[in-house]
Amino acid sequence: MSSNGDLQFSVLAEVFERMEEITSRNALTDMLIDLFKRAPPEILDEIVYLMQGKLYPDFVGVELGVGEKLLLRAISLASGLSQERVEELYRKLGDIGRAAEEAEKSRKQVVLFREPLTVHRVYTTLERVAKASGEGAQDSKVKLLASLFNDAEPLEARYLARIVMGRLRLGVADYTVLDALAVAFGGTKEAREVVERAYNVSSDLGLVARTVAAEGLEGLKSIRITVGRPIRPMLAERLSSPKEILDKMGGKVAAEYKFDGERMQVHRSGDRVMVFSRRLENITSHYPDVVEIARTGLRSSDAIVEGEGVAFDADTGEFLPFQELMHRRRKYGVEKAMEEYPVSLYLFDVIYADGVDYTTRPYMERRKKLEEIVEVGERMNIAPMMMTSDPDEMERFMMEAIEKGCEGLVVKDPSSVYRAGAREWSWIKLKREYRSEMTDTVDLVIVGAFHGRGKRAGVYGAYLLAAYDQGSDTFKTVCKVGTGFTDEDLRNFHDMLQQYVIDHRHPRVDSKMDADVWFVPQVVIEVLAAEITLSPIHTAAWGAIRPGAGLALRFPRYTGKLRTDKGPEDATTVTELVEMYRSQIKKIEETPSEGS
DNA sequence: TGTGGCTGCCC
DNA sequence: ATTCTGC
DNA sequence: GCAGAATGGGCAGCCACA
Repeated sequence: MSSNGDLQFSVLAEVFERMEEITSRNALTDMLIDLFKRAPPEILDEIVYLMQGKLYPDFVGVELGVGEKLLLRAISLASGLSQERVEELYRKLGDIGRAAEEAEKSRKQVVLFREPLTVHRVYTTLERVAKASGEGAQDSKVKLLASLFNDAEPLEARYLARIVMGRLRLGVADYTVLDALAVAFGGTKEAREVVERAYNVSSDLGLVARTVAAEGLEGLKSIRITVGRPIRPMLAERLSSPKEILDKMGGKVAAEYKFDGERMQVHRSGDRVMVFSRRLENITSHYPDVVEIARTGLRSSDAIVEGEGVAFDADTGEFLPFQELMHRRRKYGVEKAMEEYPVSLYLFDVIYADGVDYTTRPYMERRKKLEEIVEVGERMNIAPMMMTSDPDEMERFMMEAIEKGCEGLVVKDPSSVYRAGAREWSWIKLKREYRSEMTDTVDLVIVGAFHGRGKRAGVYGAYLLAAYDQGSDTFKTVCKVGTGFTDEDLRNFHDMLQQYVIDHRHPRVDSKMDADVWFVPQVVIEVLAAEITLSPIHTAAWGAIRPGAGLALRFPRYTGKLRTDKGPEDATTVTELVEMYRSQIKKIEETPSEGS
């Protein structure tokens, strides 16, 4: 069955296959344009959602609930290959789509009545997968997925699996889809801007596709900011010094404290308040206190404002670490968590207020409006800001922010409009850790590795790292690291480490984590991190700070320095990590308490 | 009823 | 979150 | 410089299973 308002899934798979050969974004866009024009408009939104690895926009809150493991089970069930065999294929190929494809090819018995897959069938079946819950849900999900693989040709299986994982890996994502939609259905030069605007405001790529295909640009223009519907957030670039930032922006800039909490987009319409996360999930039910703060602390009864929610200690007023705030992301026991980890709000922007769309207004005007509509109170605040054109002044302001428990600064171009994405360097993050002379690096021993996926197929994608414990003369894990390596590093490390590969975890390595490959502890590398956190899984300094917890690194990355000069026993020690952990705590404790 | 694996989403 | 890479 | 694709720690919720 085909045609009416549907598309053979094989057509999609063939387009994807051709796209996979290509790296030029222009060429990829052209192919997408062609696909969008050929596709029946009724399912254009489904194609777009599937390409994003979704069924609905994020704020709908419906998830597939299928990851790597369940998908492997489904591939195994459909192909008749054992779970182990499928996992082996995956390990070898580094791509679950290719594993599904090979599994499909190797299938012994030919399916007699194969019902060709269509896009709509894939979409609706995945909807059923998402809906399955309760007892037996995993089996149901696996069976539904297997029903698709059963009817899939090998090439279709490749992309089906990748869609389910949300990793199409074609070098095409939201912005390329927007480009293609603009050309396919907009035609004019202003089209791209209108299409992007509609996306930023609606946060729904499927809606944009559906609308532009059916009603053209005029249709898109009717998509406006609506209280209760999340806006795609503006993002920031990073630089490592005030001078670089000032060079980039020129003139006076606005520097704001950057809090270490959860970004919150707060929508208020009368008594009704909704809170959205950075990824536009509806998190209103997690934060009844924030709802109340917004209801009473905003002078505008019809507004969208944005800020950071930060947990604080009710007794001392000190900020709590991000880790503690995470206890608030819960469905049950919200009331108790609210008492234990109260949140205060530090607003930094206004997107909409009293019928006016502020996204097109310059930063300074938005800031002024924000100050007008916010009634600063015990738990309702505006992020501290200063205007400066002096790097030293900015530096002092950053140190002040850090002493108060913030991560650093976000520096903003005073004339810039609110635009989603990290565009045109109008917001720039400045964190202490970006400056090597301000942050300690650590030297850690490579004790294990994990097979790389996708473009890292064939080399290790990440390494398991450990610190040296003098007391027991063993190596205790602290983190994995998978970023900071150039492609060349990855190849070199992979080859160089072969001589140290062993069958099992080395007896001198203490790890709760199971690596794909274990090594004799020998190679030491330099790693940079934002801070040291308590860890339920890493074994370094286990129990030293808190029973049942070790220490781990937050945001670890390889600095590019291979410490050939160091033997494994010369690596950073567990004792040193404990000292580093304590000194960062001390820094927070020295902070004068929050000026209520 | 408790535990552990998996998943999704914060950073 | 951070980082690297092709265009 | 943009857009995309690799990769991190760790939390709660859900489901399977002992």
